[in-house]
Amino acid sequence: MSNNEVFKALSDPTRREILRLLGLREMSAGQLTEKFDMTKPSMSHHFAVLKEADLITSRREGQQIIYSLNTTVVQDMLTWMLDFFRHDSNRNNEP
Amino acid sequence: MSNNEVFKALSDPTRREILRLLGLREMSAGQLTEKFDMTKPSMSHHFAVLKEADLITSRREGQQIIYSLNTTVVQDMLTWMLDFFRHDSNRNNEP
DNA sequence: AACACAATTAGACAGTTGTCTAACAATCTA
DNA sequence: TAGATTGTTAGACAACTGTCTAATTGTGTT
Repeated sequence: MSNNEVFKALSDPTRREILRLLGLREMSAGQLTEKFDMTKPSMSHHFAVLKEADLITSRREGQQIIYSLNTTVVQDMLTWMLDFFRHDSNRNNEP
Repeated sequence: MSNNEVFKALSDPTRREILRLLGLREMSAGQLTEKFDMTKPSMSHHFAVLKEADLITSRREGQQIIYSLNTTVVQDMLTWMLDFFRHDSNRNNEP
């Protein structure tokens, strides 16, 4: 996972909504697609970007592909972000 | 500030580095530009995107424009993100 | 006023992105 | 095996993005 890929993945509203939904529960490609006004190939593209960034994982279950949030990477990213902006809260009393 | 503008702004590595530098101390456009292998107009464009997203503020001091991190908005964004991914840590024992 | 300095704006251009339709692949069931 | 279901891959295309050079704006200095 590269940081840049993660940020690129997060830069699209559709993909952020996919992540939000997967934060609630894992879902099949079809279930996710139902929630958006978009064709299946377009959604499939977004899944691929999120997978490339390692933000989600997938497994096949019969005819369906089940997507899940990659908890570890999401946590890592949040930690990284907090560290990145750590200086906000105290940049006046630290060297 | 729209969430989308913030994420778009964060999707570029140069802009993230600008934010990181401004997290350390406020700097003039020229000082920031020195840190990158890029022309002034290109940097100016990045400043504009960051300002549009309300992630930085600027003030004129003589001939120079001084840029600073917008602490409030950065904090808000981090809070929003943490809330967004809140379900990560406990999505197996919550409804 | 004339010039230098710091920075932005305007406009062009190649590369990337998000979306679509059409075609293909994998799995299940009759 | 044929057909239905679920999903991805291929390819096209308009819109957006990041970069550059050239021109412009605003400020200070002589």
